[in-house]
Amino acid sequence: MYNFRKTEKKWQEYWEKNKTFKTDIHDFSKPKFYALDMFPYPSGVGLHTGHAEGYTATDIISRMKRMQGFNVLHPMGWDAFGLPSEQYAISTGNHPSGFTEKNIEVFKSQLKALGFSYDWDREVSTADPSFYKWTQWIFKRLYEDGLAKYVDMPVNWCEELGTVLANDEIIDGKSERGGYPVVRRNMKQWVIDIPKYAEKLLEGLSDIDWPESTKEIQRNWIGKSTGAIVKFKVKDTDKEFEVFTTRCDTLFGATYCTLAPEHELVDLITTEDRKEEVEAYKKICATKSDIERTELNKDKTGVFTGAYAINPVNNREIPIWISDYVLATYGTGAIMAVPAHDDRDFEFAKKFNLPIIQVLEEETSELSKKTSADFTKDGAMVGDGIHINSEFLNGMNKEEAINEMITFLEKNNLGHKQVNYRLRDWIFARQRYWGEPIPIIHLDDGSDVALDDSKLPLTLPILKDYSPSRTGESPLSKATDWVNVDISGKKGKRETSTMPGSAGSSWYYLRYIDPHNDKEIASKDLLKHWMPVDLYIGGPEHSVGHLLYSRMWNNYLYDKGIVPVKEPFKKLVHQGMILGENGIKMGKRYPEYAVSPTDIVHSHGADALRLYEMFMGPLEADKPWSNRGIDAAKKFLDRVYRIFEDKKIVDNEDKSLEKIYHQTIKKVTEDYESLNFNTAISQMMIFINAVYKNGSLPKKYAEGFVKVFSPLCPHMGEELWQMLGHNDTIAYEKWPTYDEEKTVEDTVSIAIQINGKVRATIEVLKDISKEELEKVALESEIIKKWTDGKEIVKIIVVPGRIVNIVIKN
RNA sequence: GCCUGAGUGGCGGAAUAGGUAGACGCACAGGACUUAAAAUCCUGCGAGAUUCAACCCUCGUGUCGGUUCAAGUCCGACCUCAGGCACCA
Repeated sequence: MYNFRKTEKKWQEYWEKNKTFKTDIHDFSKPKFYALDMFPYPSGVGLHTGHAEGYTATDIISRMKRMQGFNVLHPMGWDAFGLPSEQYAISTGNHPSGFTEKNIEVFKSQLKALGFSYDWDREVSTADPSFYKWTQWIFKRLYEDGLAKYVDMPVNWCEELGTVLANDEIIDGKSERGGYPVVRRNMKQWVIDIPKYAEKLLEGLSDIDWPESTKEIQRNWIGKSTGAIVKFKVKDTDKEFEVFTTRCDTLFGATYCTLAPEHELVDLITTEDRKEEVEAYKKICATKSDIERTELNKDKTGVFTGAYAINPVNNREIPIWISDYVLATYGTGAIMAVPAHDDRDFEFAKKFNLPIIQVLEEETSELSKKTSADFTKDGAMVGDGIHINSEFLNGMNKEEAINEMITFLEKNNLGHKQVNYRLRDWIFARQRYWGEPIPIIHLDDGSDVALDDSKLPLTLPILKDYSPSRTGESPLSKATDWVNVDISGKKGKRETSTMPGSAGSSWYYLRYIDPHNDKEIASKDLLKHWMPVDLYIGGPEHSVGHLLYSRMWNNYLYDKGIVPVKEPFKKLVHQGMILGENGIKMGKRYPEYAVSPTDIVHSHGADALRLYEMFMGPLEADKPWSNRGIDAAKKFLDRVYRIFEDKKIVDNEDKSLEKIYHQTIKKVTEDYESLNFNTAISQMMIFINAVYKNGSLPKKYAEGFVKVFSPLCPHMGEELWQMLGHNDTIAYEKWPTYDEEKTVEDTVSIAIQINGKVRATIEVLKDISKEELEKVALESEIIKKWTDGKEIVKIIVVPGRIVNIVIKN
């Protein structure tokens, strides 16, 4: 009987004592493989089944690669700073610092109990000063290069959390953490100019092996849009403003302009008689939360400023309105409105009775042509068509007209081609305690200065009261001794915001390569050898947060010559979510369906958990947990063990398992490589079933099987290896090879179809010729019954697969 | 509304350069062992019709149509679910 508790403990102690998985990072003689997991928040609730799933997958690959002769880097660490950690600390009444340390210990012991082959000597924590020294160092470079900026801007303010949030931390107008309301508010804020990297981030996506869906999400988030800037003069003033449009071809159809309520020109051009109404409207918009904005998006609102703009192509005077359907943060914060060919403009024009001028018509017969009157009934025509009412554009289609118009605008200095991105500045400060201090001092003379590199790390002061305020004041401002500084004779105050959680996680994968280096983020030689990460596995929830931010930092560090590759993660895979047995997400709502991996390790063992989670289905798919399933996994392990325990291993030349052995090694190797663990396991089950049928297992096949089995269930793998008479760990044994010749059967069964329906199967030699196969098929008794007296129209013969006889009835 | 991805037995899921649908596992049923049960080992298991039984037959991969000797796989339209974006001009 297999005693999993005893065996798992035994081998975990062995690995730890012998430092079995220590990576010799300077050994460049072997090919390298860097297998990375998304490091966890040490949250206090401990490891969940989703962690176990992703981490098992990288562990299997790491263990296989070691056996295949790779030098493997497989590290683990802690995403210890940031809102989640702080929230957990507060909700349990703990100080984040000690609490985080305690949680890390719990997580570490839980991970060790699952038998992951991490090199624990390379452990990093983002909250460790020796780590965040370098986070601050990178921030400083970004600051010096003008990519980290302190600017006054509208931000997402969450009063409940007492901090500003980045765009990806807001879901449906509420905070991702806690689901609290988020409002717009102007604040002086640290931002990273990620839009500067928009084009590089977009281009880089084509070079990496990532899920297509994730790349698409990033493309949409970056939101590249090619169009034109058009300049409009304000009538009877010296003022002008620019609009961004992707449809400059419709300029002749522009019947009004709309500015965002926050647009700087609004106060300057509003006429006296409209002032009161405009002010009132601006006020309403300013107090609207993001939620209210999206909820109200069905009904357009806006007011007329009293001013008119001059359409540059025909000098027509068109009214200037303001409306919050124009966003201050996109393009120029101003648009030209073409109600005939834009849904939103159409809706607005209808509501406020503004003129609609058609400038494209559908390319159809004379009879079905739409008249202007139809537009007021059917809505805007947004597609392609032939231009009308457009002077020099008449007769052109959309694409031709856009090009012609851009040429016209540029020639007359009325505008130019322009690319816009939806991607916004990355808001990089939180008015919270638990994060990396920003190494900047605001001098009393109004200037800002960065700390000298020699002063890094700037450590986080220990505060008794670290609770957030509702006013935007950061908890660190209470540490007056820390805040007030005298720097070469000048007085100033330290920045009291801290960095977001995504700061440390944007580069942690670099630090694993050289975690104790206090001269640089990591040695250049080592980075050159070990980057990029070969396989990165983690949940899909970081598609536009962490996975975009870390790409930006890496691209930046590449531009600085610090990192040797542009893209940090060569291959990315998302593990699916493990749902409760009821098929619904585990968690607060259905706590009775929540499964703790640690409980399963106690009841069924780590190997059983690893085996079960890999057997459930495709790695990327969401799949429901099954208590029967975990029982079955344990049963299979017992079944494997029994072969070895019952002395079924024989030292002879029995060839009866040869074919299935070679098939198994081939399939398992290929399936591991492509992360199809479920089918690899089913092949191992087929092999074990065959061993039972055979009654004995030749030793050389036993050894090969144990080797391919061991990455999946490493404890039992080691134990069986020892039972086979070996004293050393299996972790660096040579991966078994297979003989392609021996995987194929001598005979194959061929299906014979009549008119596409299988009517018989025949056993034939695998090398049988086409003619021979056809002959054998036609001679088959069953087939004769079908073809008797019928006319054979055609016979299709696919050697090794199928024969299809087409008959006429 | 737009963009991704996915729909296969009672259940988790196999199989896509088009070629025997349902591998492997669960559940279920039967058998062996046992005083008995558990555990273990063996066998069967998509639905339907027929038969003492076996063979055989019909239907079957979300729906409807198409291409093909042959469609879970390709094409067209649609339905459902999951994820992402959402007044981005």
